[in-house]
Amino acid sequence: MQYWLMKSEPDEVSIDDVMASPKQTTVWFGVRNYQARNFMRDQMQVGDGVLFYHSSCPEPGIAGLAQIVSTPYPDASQFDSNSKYYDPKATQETPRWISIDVQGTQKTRLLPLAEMRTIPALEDMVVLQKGSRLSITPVTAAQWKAIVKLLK
DNA sequence: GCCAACGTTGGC
DNA sequence: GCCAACGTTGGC
Repeated sequence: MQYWLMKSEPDEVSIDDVMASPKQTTVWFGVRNYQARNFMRDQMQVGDGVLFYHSSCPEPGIAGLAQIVSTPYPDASQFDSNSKYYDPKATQETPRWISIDVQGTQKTRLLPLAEMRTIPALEDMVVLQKGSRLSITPVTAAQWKAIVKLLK
């Protein structure tokens, strides 16, 4: 059991979108970074906890809690020449990118990035490190616990 | 829109 | 395999 922070642009998929989906479940697609992909492929397990983070928006921060509800499978958008996520080098035989299903468990108050930076228990969070851009980053159990407490 | 930081590409 | 050039991310 591990914990993750996953970034989504609310213009694309917000926590409200996830909670409004059937079974509150959404397909996580479009990851085009190898490190993030490898986390999905090699480490994520069904049941892992997810901090749902809104990025590239007026108020970036954690907007909800979620969990991983599938094992990895090929990301369909890599094969779709009409998709902005199309990857001409990917083939059905040797897919390069993967998806995973994420189920929203709770929309929370927004925990803004600016507030996260003021909390000593969170100072080592990967997402808060200078230059950190990864869309999927690991979260420790202690960090998860501290955040859940803040969101109550 | 700016720009720092990081990732990827491709010539050599 | 190096590294310059370019592209992307994402907060501000």
